[in-house]
Amino acid sequence: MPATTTRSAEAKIADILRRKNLSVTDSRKKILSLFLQSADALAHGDIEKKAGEKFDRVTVYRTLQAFVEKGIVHTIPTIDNSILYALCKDCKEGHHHDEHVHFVCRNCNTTICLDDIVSPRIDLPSGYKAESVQVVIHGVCKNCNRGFEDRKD
Amino acid sequence: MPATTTRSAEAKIADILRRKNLSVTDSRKKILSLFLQSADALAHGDIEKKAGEKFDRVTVYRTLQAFVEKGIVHTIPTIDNSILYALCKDCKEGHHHDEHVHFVCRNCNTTICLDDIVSPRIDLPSGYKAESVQVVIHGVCKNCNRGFEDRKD
DNA sequence: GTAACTGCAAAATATTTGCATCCTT
DNA sequence: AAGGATGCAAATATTTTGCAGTTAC
Repeated sequence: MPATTTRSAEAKIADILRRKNLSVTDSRKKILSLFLQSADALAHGDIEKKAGEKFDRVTVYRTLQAFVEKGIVHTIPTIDNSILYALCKDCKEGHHHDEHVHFVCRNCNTTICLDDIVSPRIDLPSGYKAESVQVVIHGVCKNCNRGFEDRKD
Repeated sequence: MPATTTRSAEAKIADILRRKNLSVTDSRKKILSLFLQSADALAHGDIEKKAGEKFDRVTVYRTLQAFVEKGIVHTIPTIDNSILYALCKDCKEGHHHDEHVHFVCRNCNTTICLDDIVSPRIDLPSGYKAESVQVVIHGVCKNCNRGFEDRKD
């Protein structure tokens, strides 16, 4: 049992699931804990790997789908056509509010949510009505910017 | 010869291809003309359909790939994990500059490049270095807004 | 004529669906 | 006990690759 999953973390996870009307199952607990432990967004493949071959691929698909529908995670579109998933801060079922900026590091290739940087207002040509603004910034992240010395992981 | 492809359009198309060091073939001419005629971004599937079953699916993949590499079109990531392609305004080979805003209409479901609306500068937490900013705005477009005035979901 | 492009077939991936079984409530 | 979730198998869908024939230059 990993030290990173304490008793209270377990309780918190179950609580999140119950609040979203999802039954508390092994796969959901495990996958949700991966998100809670991860600083950056995860792809379907990351989750399969990190879950340690423990769950069927189909279960991962269905779990992620349920999480998105219930507003537990949101998706981030990427330039290479992979979908990334990250925890929502405060989304309701079927009603996402993820108007924050996403940052993709070209060095370590991680994507993170900058929850505190909200999307800017942008003036559009007359006639257009904006309802949500997604921003994805590519660059070099905080960690990688230190001296740019190779890797750390 | 379709009325929409005039002699000068043909010449323009061939010219674009030659300038990018691509040989001028039927599929490339056809697919490039679709982009030149289209106001909005196209998905792989749209291109297959609009090209009228004339080209092999594989050729469409390879043509789009060549266009992206040569800086003729750029990709737009979408929330549903489909890739859209749209003409570049001024990209060099291997060096895209598509710092403009993309607009997705939730009514007619088209995506367009707002070439004149450049991405805003966004203040990031210290340590982060931005190199490019992608903005995708969802809402209702100019055309669809006529007659949609009072709605708000 | 040569190099590059295309179409076909097939392989490799990715995603979805049906259903019997197992688990949560 | 009942309804939902899971795992397996299989059906679809998507993308890539190899190669022989064709076309652009």
